[in-house]
Amino acid sequence: MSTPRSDPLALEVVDLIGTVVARYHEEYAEAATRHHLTVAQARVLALLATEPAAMRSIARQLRCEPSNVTGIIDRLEARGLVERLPDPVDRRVRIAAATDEGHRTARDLGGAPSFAREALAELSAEELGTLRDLLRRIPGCGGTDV
Amino acid sequence: MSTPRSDPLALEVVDLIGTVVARYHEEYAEAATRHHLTVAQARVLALLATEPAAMRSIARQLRCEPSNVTGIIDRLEARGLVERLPDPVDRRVRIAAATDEGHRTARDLGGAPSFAREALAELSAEELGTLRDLLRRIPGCGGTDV
DNA sequence: CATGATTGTTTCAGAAAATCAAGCATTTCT
DNA sequence: AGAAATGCTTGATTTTCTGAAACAATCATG
Repeated sequence: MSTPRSDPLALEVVDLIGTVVARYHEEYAEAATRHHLTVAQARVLALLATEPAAMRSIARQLRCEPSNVTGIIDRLEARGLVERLPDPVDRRVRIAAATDEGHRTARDLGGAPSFAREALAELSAEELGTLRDLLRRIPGCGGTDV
Repeated sequence: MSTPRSDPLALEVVDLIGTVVARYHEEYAEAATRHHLTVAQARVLALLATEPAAMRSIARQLRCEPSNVTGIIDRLEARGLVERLPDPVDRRVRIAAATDEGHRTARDLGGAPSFAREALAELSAEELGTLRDLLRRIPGCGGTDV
């Protein structure tokens, strides 16, 4: 069951989540700056390092307009971190993929693994398991994509 | 004690945190847009609704250049949501404070309370307590300010 | 199969956000 | 009092972002 959550405890938890969010972002921004990338560029590069994606798909994942993605990819491409490839199936589509150097940079950026190492260092495996189970119960966090 | 955290479990937790971060941001952006505010403006307004702050202090909390804050406050001021007040102690300092309408807008924005209501609805009070305790153990999340 | 609608990307114009360097006023230090 | 430091703003520039319009390619349908 669940009661309407406006009690102090829920607010404190939200506040803590807010702090984690802030820290997450801060480290991300720092790592990006270290590599002379903006946050938006680093985000897209990390995304493409996982797997190549069509422009439209990137826009959907970033929840922004496709025309915005064009510019970001332009700049990443100009630096040799990303390249545009044709889609063999649909000739309208252009697939952005990380180059070798892009993959190297993405790896250097750290991202999730480094956050895992630094932020969760204090928690035991059992506590991590509990944390995972609780986070999974937050709606919209079960599936990979909406 | 703590082991180096690069194991799959830690990575999954970071991934979940990432999802929560994304959701947090998404709702923030949505609420801001609803009020014809940008995310940056909404963030500053929420900050000032809690308590007035000098420009420099805002910049520190946003981790950006003071000159950036000038512009954001300019636009909020132009819309009557914020006003600049002199600091009675130091005549260099300008204190930004939310106006009555600014406070109203900030309240309408929802922010933490609405996230608490929607995202944490499924968790019981006991589970929330556990979650709080675990989040508190993430370094840099204990104190209010760095 | 031809035509019309839809889709995927880009271009353009424009606002906002962000950085950096410089400038100005005020405060603090010596 | 004079020099250094502090707080904010301005101006120039880049990046992010949106929305409208253009264009090519695909799809749907009669």
